[in-house]
Amino acid sequence: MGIVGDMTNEEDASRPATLWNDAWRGVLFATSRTLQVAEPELIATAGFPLTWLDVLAQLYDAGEAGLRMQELEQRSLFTRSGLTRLVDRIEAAGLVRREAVPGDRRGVQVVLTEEGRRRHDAAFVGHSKVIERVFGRRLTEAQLRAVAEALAPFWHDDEDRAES
Amino acid sequence: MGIVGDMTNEEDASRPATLWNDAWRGVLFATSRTLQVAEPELIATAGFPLTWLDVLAQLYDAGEAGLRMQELEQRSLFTRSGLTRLVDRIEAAGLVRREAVPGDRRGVQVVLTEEGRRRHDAAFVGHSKVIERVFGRRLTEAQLRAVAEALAPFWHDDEDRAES
DNA sequence: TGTCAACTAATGTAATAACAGTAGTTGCGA
DNA sequence: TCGCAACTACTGTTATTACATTAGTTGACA
Repeated sequence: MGIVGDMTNEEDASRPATLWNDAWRGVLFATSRTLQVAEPELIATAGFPLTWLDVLAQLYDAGEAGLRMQELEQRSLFTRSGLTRLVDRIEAAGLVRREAVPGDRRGVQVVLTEEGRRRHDAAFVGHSKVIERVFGRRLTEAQLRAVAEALAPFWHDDEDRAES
Repeated sequence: MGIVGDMTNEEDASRPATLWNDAWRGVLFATSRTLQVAEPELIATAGFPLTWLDVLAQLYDAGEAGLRMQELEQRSLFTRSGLTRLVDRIEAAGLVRREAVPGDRRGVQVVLTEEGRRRHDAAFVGHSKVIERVFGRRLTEAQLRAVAEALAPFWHDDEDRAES
């Protein structure tokens, strides 16, 4: 039942094992495997999926004023489209509220409700523990530091879409 | 005003900036940002999405015999459900073939067709270049090595669901 | 002002994913 | 061999996502 069972030691011509390939594979697997455990647990304990926590967390970080739909869309990690209806659902659950934007009648400001803040806090704490257990504890402190440092650039890019 | 307002301006009480948190955040962002670029490019050049490449790659690695549906489901990174119909679509496109399993009439063996292998190879090469450009080149060699080494455990686990 | 392109969010529709339930098969033990 | 639980994949249905289009708003400029 080997997993990668037949790990042929010969190099596959069409699959060069480059350094960046191994790194990417690691990142991808780490994300996938971790979320496979974390998402069901989030749903079980918080009652909503990661897409909701993503939105709630962005709004939490944004503070009082909340965010415009487009800002929310740009910042969110899990939702690339269908934000309107996602916010619809979260709003229907009472965790979020749409408010008019004073100077611009096109826009909407999405804001956390009190209930939303409470549910966010609880969910965030629980989710963090799961992440720590499933992801954090599998790495040494030095490894965590190295990964955090190496991948930091990816969450500082909001404007650089220019890659070669 | 709230919470953020009258808190210490540095550390947010409900968001401790732990080491593993930063590492996880990096991994998550790296995956998200990279795929946001890579998936549309894959569709544009190969004509199919990442879920297809995921399946094709697993079958490629599996070799001649192909894989049972369940093996495929366990190994795939992007598909957690709906594999039956995903394979339906890929099969309808002629990239994959379902074969009977000799000893077990319940099972199905999914195998790459010749066309499937060609399309896989082309897609894989193109996709790799994108990954290199968007992900690989943003890290130094030492960083790539550190990330690859630290996260390697995640793609060696198929049986350890036992986390604490 | 009047016109128009850009902007902002929502809507209609089709594709896909998630979840529960089903049909047929297998292997074990009475 | 019969009954039954486990197994394997599929189907029915609902929820969600993706993609294209639409409605209304804004700002610039003739």
